[in-house]
Amino acid sequence: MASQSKEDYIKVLYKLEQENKVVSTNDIASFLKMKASSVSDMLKKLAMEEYIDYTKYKGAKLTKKGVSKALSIIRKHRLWETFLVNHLKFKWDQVHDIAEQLEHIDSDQLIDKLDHFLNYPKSDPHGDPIPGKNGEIINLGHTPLNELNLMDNGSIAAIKKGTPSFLQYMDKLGIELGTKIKVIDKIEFDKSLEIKIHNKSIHLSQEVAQNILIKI
Amino acid sequence: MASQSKEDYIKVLYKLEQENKVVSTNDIASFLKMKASSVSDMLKKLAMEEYIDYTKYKGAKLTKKGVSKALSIIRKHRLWETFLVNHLKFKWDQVHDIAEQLEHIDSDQLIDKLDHFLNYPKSDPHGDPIPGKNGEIINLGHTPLNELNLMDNGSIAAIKKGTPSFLQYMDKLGIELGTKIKVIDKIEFDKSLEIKIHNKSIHLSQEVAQNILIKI
DNA sequence: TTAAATATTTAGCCGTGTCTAAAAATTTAT
DNA sequence: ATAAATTTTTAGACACGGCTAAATATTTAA
Ligand SMILES: [Mn+2]
Ligand SMILES: [Mn+2]
Ligand SMILES: [Mn+2]
Ligand SMILES: [Mn+2]
Repeated sequence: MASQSKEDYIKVLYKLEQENKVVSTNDIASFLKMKASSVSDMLKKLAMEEYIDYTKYKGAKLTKKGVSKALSIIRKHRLWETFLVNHLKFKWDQVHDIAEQLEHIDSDQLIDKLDHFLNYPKSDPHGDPIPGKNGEIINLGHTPLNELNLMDNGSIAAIKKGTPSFLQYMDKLGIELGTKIKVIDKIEFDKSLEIKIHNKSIHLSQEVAQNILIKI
Repeated sequence: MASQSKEDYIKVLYKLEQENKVVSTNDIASFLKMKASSVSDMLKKLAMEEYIDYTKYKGAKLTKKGVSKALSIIRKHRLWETFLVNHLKFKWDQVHDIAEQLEHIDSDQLIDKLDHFLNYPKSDPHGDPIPGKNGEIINLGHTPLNELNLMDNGSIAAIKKGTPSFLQYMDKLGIELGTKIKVIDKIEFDKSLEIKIHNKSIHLSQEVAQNILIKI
């Protein structure tokens, strides 16, 4: 199997590909807090093992094999997060680092049984979809809160930015998955907005609103 | 924290110390299937980090710090095994290798919560005691089956040798934790014995009987 | 008590995954 | 179209945790 380190690279490649088409050495380096030279070395190895297509100076892109590897790691990560929150009673802001370790445990049978134990969850505690055993991933068609129109209604479907501090801010605002919201004002000036939630009105910066995904 | 590799050495040191007083390089090497030279290198490092007392050519012995580290790894290993069997429905012969990986996950909070979730089990699926949070380990005072006297009664308390093939043999014999047994014959010649179990009489070699621990 | 056998350590090598510094390629600005 | 800035790769180093072969210490047997 791919080493823990390689698995982390593959996961980052996948994440960054969602945003761009092709991923640059520097992007990976800054995401992983490593030096570009280290990334460059590793890209060569990943290309050799056919996890990525890579042309020097031109960036990298996951192959079929790479995507499928990425999805299997993400699947494991999100299933473990679900276990940690639903059964061990962790808070949603506490599970990421632990799942970051657990995702590397190598046993298909373990994941099958964990999935069964959890009752085949479709999404994790942050609302992110859990890829299926064969890499099927459901696009849940959510909309970033800042893209809603005035007076639109919806419910919180997922939190995009999963850092502890962002999640803790969500807690403070009373935002959790399923919470109903309504857009009651959009401030043109700074793209911030006012929403009604739990019958109270709160103000959110664009930065924050972008990271809250809504089911309309 | 100590690397995965170092943790495995420490665990082996602990295990081998149960049998001998001081542990030799070769013992560790053959247990870990590594070369003595590699072990020799590692012992130097473990001594440097004060996990062991080590005098060249004289063997190694865990320090207080080393024992406490060993117990914490064993605690994790056995709690995870308990989870795998009791909740994920693994068989007792399937969990060792997975726990071998899980035992290295680094999070005190995780283990506390797992322990709570499992309802503070005292022993694992093989009957081995689970060390407490502070390293307390209960000696359950079990007797190897081969040391029982003729006509002694008892129940299966633990299986010492946890290899899949040995455990599968136990399954075939109908031996599980709690099963009642009675010694109905002891063969002087080869130290084998005949026991009554589930109302049937079966014959066990000394080698096998040694690895079955009994609560009288 | 010496010699042979065995156990252990040392020396030197290798793959992995990181780093720094320097070179080279690409992109951006003039 | 150059030159400057930026990005990326290469070169060379290092720590880790393995290995083989050779040296050395210890134990066992003559
Ligand atoms: Mn990870
Ligand atoms: Mn998540
Ligand atoms: Mn292990
Ligand atoms: Mn066990």
